[in-house]
Amino acid sequence: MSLRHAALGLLSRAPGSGYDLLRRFDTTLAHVWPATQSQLYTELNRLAAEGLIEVVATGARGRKEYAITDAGRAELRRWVLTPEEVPLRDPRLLRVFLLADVEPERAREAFVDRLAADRAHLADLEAVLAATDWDEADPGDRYGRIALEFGLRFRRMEVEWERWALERLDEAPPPA
Amino acid sequence: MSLRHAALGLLSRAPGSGYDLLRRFDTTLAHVWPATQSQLYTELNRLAAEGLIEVVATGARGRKEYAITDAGRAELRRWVLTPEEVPLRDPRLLRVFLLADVEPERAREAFVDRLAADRAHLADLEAVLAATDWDEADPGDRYGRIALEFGLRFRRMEVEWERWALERLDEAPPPA
DNA sequence: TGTGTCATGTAACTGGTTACATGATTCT
DNA sequence: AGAATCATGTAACCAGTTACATGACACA
Repeated sequence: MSLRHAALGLLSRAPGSGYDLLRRFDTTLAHVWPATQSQLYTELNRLAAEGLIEVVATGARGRKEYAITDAGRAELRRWVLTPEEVPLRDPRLLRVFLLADVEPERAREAFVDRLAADRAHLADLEAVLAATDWDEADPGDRYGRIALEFGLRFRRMEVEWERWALERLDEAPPPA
Repeated sequence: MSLRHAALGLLSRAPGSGYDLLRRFDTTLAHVWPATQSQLYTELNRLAAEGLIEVVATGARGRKEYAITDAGRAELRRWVLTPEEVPLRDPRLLRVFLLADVEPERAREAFVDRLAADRAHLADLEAVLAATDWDEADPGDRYGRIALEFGLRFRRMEVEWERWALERLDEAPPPA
């Protein structure tokens, strides 16, 4: 149940319709918590039913503008401050584990491919970093920058790890 | 659909019953791809229905021993070598993003707590590294070691990142 | 007039979790 | 006899995805 808190978070900065929020998801939260249209609309209705948000205005084409309520703010705060154990379940890591089942050369190629893909991801994030005008006084930017740093370090770590793995595979080839 | 491939992977090393596999999941794949009992049994039946595995023996208490088939091996191979884009969706990262909604002191505390938790995770993995007797000649160990290295580097990266974030939060406190 | 964008919703499906349920065998 | 373990399954639920469906409004 994270989408609901992402939505609450966006609404805590400014009210908006489902449609607005979708675009905000795409711009600000795209790399952190992507949302689908269908899921967002259902969740907004649920949140409204539970009183965590409310319709503050209606406009053309059935537009409903939502705002966060006090109950919503309390729930957001509660969730943000509640630590959570996350099992770190990455299908790509499972793939590595199962590389034992293919020929060493193919396994090596798999790492080479991943390395290229992750370098591209890293470049994307670096572009985001460079393109954004960070305002330290704005808490949104402040923590956004920290979240981005996580992404940057994660991708760098991946790239380094893949290089390490390739070296390891090369220097001690498995017995033929 | 990763559990199915994890199961295929385990069966490709040795045949076994659902019950056997469950224990193998807990020991070898616990940190990579945890499985629940209920899911595994349903998946084994599905895999058998599709001919990717087959019952090779039945024993006491309704025990069914499965083995991977050629079709199963082909499917495993296909999946392992198919690269996949993974959106890296971590609820903890979303939490960071939403820290903008709580007081700076509380946000700082959240990082301190995470730092402690991640240091503990790192210690766990280091214990696994030390406790295992790695046999480079065994492909399972070979790639298992590489997967573990990912976990180690990931946790180290997290710890470093949290220290970086704390410094950043301290050196440039937000305007009161 | 017709295309693009604004705007909301529902249905079917997938992968996963929790809880419930049953019973055979082994060991003390 | 009773507890622990072996062994399998089902049902209800949750979060998320893809696809389908509808219609109002704005602008060229």
